[in-house]
Amino acid sequence: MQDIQDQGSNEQGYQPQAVEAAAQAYWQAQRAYEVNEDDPRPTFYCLSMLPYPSGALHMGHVRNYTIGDVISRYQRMNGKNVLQPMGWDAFGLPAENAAIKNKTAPAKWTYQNIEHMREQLKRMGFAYDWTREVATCKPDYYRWEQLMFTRLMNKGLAYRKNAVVNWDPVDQTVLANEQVIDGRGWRSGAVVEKREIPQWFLKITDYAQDLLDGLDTLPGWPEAVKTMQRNWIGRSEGLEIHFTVEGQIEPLTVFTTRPDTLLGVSYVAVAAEHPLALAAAESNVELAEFIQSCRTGGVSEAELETQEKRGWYTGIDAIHPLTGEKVPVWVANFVLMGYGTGAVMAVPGHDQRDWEFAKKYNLPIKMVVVERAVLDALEELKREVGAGAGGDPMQLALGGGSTDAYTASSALQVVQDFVETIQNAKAYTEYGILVNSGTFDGLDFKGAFDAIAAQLEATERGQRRVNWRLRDWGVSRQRYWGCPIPVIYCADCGALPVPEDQLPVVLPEDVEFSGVLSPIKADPEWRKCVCPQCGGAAERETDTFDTFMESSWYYARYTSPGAQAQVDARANHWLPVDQYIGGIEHAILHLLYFRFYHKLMRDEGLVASDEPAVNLLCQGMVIAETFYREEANGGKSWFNPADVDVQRDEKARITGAVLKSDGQPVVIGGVEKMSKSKNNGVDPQSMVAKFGADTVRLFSMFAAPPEQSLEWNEAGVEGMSRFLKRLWRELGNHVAAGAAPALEVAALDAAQKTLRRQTHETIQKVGDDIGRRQSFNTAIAALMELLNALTKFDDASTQGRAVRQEAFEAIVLLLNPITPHASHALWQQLGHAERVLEDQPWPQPDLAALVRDSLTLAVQVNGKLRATIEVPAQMGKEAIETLALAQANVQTFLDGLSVRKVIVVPGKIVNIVAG
RNA sequence: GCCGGUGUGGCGGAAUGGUAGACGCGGCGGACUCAAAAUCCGCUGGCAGCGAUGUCGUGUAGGUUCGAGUCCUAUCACCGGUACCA
Repeated sequence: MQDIQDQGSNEQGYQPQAVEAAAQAYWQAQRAYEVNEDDPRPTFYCLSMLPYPSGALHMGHVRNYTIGDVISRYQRMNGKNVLQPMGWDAFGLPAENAAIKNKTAPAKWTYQNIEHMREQLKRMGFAYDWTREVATCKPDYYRWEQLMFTRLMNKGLAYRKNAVVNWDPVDQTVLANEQVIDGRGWRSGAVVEKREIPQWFLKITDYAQDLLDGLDTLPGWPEAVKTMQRNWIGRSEGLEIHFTVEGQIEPLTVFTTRPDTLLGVSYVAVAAEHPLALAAAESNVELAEFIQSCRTGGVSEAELETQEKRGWYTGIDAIHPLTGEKVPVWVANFVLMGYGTGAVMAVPGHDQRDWEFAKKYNLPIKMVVVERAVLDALEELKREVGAGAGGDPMQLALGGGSTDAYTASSALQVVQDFVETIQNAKAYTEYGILVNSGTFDGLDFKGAFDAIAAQLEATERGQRRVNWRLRDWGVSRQRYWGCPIPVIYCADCGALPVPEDQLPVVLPEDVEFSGVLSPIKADPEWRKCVCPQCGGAAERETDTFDTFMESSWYYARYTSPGAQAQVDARANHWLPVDQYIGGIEHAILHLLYFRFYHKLMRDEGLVASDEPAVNLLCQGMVIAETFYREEANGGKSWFNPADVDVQRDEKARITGAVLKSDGQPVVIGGVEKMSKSKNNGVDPQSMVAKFGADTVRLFSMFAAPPEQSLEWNEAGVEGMSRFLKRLWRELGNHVAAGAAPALEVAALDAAQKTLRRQTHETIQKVGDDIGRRQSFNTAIAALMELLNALTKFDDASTQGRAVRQEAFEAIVLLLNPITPHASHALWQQLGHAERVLEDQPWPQPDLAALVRDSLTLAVQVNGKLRATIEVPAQMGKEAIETLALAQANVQTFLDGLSVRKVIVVPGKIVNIVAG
């Protein structure tokens, strides 16, 4: 490492290691980024999603936290009291996997990772207030989440019910969806089964409307995220309809959003676990076998929805609530017990899935909704023959009856085509007009909905209901490395919350872990306790919480370090979060639980706001090229991009790649998300050691817009390093010429005015790009352009040096959020005292310097560019038109045509429309 | 399957309905050097042309508009999520 004493001088060129060490030492000595609630400035809470301590920082972290740091430093330069905290999402499955592999306790592994990653974050120079750090696996964190859970139990918002999980019959353990590969357990290879076990749930469905409405109050969230959340919550208005079942007292209840198609029902389908199916299976061996076959495979939605649709007739019939006709009840593997009522009515004519099922099992397809044109055609046919005479056209529509009586061939064709489509091609799923529905014929969707609802409600065979796609949040995990669920089971008193004075229920950290059974489940002593109600012997819950529980409220804990409650009054000083930043992969689950938990805390009186975060930025992934060789056994071995040389042809197209170590070719596998499995991860630490943190920060902000994926490219990083070196050198040359004189705006010549205009245009653009558009890559490009202009600006006069000083000061301040260490050093070189640069005001453009004398306009003929003209800025429309028409090339293209219209867009374009 | 997103030179990307390719990388040519590295200067979408310039060009096929990478319809490919990875 360079001598830190040298960092202030320019003679040795840019020495990032020394510059960064010196800046970080200064910030630490100044406690520059610790914040408090007494500060009079308006608050700005900038939050990045906390990392899982997986072992080492990866480029996704670097990108996420650089974006957050840029926004934080920018806001502070704009006069805000900026809170930017950091912590660790420390519970989770990977610690258990590492424990099995390395034979270390999950706690020890996790704490070591945190120590290492904290140092890596510090080396990046992020402006965190480390005094507020949290690790979610610490009892002083999770005790408050346990307390909240016991209060939710008392409120009835936490409850216990059976739910289906992936069961590995060999390892005798529950598997995460991620651990099910092609329907088999990842370790045992056994075919996975569905199994129902009792689990704890939070009633997020009670907050469904609140969560849906809240989205409309968040203009600062990406539309894509709000749309995905709306669809996920999935509010639908429909009817609950009761079908009576022969020989049963309890009716079979279904929910439908299409009651208008009720007369088209040709069967009812129930889940394999439905009580009706299980009862029928007792006396039906084949049905029992079918139900058993539905138990294989995992429980993930993607797997369930893409598997082959299969069914079996139960032998039971239900009674149609309007017609009284018998409707067969089928068991179908695509109906899920956990969703809605576990039963659906099937209308093959008007639902595509039902249609395919009906085709497969030869069930009738009835047509009860038609489009307007078909209805018109039917009426035309009816008029032609007179009602009742020559056959009913509706019979025709249903596929029966004779066509002999009709001569209106076009109308006949329309009806027959429609019928043919529904019977043999696909379901008609649009809203339309009812036919073949008795007294409801002729009604549209809304009319039919209301009329059928009214009739069913009057006869108590159904009622209107709002249904949600959203399901209650299952928070139980059968794992060790998580927050213990604070529940006590007493044989006499049932499930009881652990009393507040007995919290926290502490997870033992010093354990042996084999991977199959959780240590707290294996330990017969840990679970023993006393019933808080009757004082008798009782047992603790040994399941732990879903780790989304911890990450749902950490942002609130940062506001209240040390509080002897989940949060204290400081929470409302900072909340809601002004800017939240994290990966798009969290668009639904984390961000929905995060919003839900905030509302739970609001209703406990802990926070005053309705939503946890005002603005959200979802960053894209970090990706890199992959390289591999086929192994003899058919597998692939992957090589890190750092160990591969890429070969190009004379046009710079990639032609191949070889391994550096042996010079032999490797296969180029395409650009993919950085991952361990593809060995295409680039280690941030080695990049920082090679180029410095500022260069890594600069590249990660420059290479792509924040919300898009970012391809790592070391040549691109070198380009960023070149830019900083060039800035360092050019600024050094400027400073070496002596202190800059005062700027006299009135005394500037044309070239000086132009450079000054470019400086202020850059100030305006960078401020807009960082502050409003969050378009960091274009902000950096603008700064590069200004440095390019500055390099070409060859003027040693007094005012030339003054204009140059102004430009360098602007670059250094505008760059400060992105490359704070370099800016820290360069600011001093420009003749200023050392200080925390975020306390220097953000540059503002001098509007007078932005005024141009002349403008360049594009001239088009019929939308195609034919000339450009240079015009005085104040030139009128007519004069511009005349000048544009006078251009030689414009005249060439107008030859033989007459001008019809001339469109002049001031400052931009002239389009001559001719024909 | 369903929901959301993306698609522009050799590559990353820019263009907020108004000159497509800013900025960077890579490449080519030159300067400096004994030489190389570093650095600096110039050129760099395809095709035709000495050039001026013309012409084609933003996944594909249509459409709206004086004008479309941008808006609309359809379609293809890829990426993210899909409730127990975080």
